[in-house]
Amino acid sequence: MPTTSLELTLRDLIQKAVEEAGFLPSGESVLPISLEIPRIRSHGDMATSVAMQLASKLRKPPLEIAETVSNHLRGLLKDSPIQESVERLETKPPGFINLFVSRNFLYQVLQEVLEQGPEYGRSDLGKGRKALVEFVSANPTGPLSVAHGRQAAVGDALAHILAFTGYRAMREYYLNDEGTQIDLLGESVLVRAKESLGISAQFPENGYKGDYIRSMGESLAKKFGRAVLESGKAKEISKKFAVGELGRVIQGELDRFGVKFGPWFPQSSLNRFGYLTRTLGILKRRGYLYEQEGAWWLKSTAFGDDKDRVVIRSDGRLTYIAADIAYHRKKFQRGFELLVNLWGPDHHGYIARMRAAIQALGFPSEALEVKIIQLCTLKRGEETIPMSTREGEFTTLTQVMDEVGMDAARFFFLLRKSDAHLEFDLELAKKHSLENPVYYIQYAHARICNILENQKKESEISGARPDYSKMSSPEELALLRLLREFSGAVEAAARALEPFGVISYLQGLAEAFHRFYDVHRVLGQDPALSAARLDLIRGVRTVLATGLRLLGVSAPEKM
RNA sequence: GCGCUCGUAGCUCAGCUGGAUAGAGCACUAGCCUCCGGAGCUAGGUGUCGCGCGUUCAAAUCGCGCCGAGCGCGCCA
Repeated sequence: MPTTSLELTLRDLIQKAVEEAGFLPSGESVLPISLEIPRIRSHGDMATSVAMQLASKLRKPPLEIAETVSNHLRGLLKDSPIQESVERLETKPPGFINLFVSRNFLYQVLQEVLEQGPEYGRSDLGKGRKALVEFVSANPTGPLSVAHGRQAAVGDALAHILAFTGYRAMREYYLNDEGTQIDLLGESVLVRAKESLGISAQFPENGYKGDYIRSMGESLAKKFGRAVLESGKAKEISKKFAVGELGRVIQGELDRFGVKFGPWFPQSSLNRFGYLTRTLGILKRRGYLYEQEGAWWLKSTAFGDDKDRVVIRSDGRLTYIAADIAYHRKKFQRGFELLVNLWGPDHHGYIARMRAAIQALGFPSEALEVKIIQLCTLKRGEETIPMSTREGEFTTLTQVMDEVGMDAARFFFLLRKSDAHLEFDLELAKKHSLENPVYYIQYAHARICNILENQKKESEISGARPDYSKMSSPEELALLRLLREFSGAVEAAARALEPFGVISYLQGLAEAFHRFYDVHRVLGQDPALSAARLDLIRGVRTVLATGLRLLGVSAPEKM
């Protein structure tokens, strides 16, 4: 039987044991059974605290309850399909029941890893629901910054993780190709173009500076020439040109970073066929849009927002949120049941109104999960690199990638929970040494590949039948246990929408491997044992590779 | 003023939906290659978990208040 169902069956049996003992509180038919992996190994592979939860209701000492429940559980286990998997139970004060899995069970886990290969660890958490991860979505007004880099790393990893846990996950980039900022961009480029032709022009206030604007202006001038740029269509042309150019630049940067979006979703497309207008019409009909002081407001306070929000300005122009509301309606209509949005910290005030808008449209707002991706500070050793988005002096994602490489860049962006500030040390990321966590994990993978390479020369071992029962050292069992926990770790990451969990799992697995490697020789005197250990490290390699794949980091065979 | 996030070892951070003795890495010290890659391993010790009150059999974890840090609060996006 598949090892993944062990927990389910156990929960079931514990519930039955409680019933048999007559401990089920009256009026309750189902008890939430806690079943966790204890922090301390000597407390077993799994533990439940039901006895303590029942203690106060039953007015009995928890340890006594634990004894009785575990006696019943022992009996139930004897006739169950998992009797081979659970080796023993123990009760410990203040009232825990600890379960120890058998070695045979762990060997079975290894078998599964080898059989399923890259598919091992996949789960059905999402039950095939469609999930959309929308991230980066940077205004096309310049190259991607380091902050976007972090969003890209997190978003891409999340999409991988969701896909691996049973969601049909898609990545989407919402292209903000109209609105005030884009007008400003167009004007800025146009002025630079004119300047390059010797036409004097007033640079807009708060316009976009930076060398890339100037060089875009020059190519705009070359492409269209004086006559066009002095015509009435100039602004529109310049805007289109700039958005197109910068869109390509951003796309190129994301490609280099290994992030593959589906087709981008341009904001401008929402205006076609009156979709946006219809969406506002729906809000109006449902009574969540009202007119005041010449503007139209979304009654977002009806759903917990601080204040109502303007959707149509008094001059008739739409605000940004109008388009965004329509965009999110579109997401639902496209069949997505989980909407994950990755936003910068400056957007968190925006969450409440988006949620409100979704509810106002009649969609379930729980479907929306907004992750705020905190900014990061770039450091070079002790020195902090100042970042100003003004003056085009900021460090770009491309610069970081050029300096530390893609693997290190992606890994470091994921190294902290995404809602916490991140210190990105360029020096450390470049180091090919023990302090660098990327190499620690990749090195484990490369080491295994190396052993497997060497093994080919030893025909005696290649032909041997593996005898798993010879693997009984703490180091070997630790690795097997970790292999078992992989799926749970990925599921937890999916639930929390937090790739960080996968990283810490991989660090643990790599550490356990290095430790094992140091104590035991894989290619040794005993062919049956060597063959078993080869299987073990193959399993470890598989899981390391899968985990790294989920993070978008490569698993090199040689370093 | 209101809202969000955060406060854990000297530093950077883990600690899953409350659980049993609060953990890693860095830094510091001392060791480990006749042997599959030493980019590795082992051993050393530190904590008012910001403060207080509450909920609970059990609180770093949940609730409230306070202190401190960061960010947001436009008919900008």
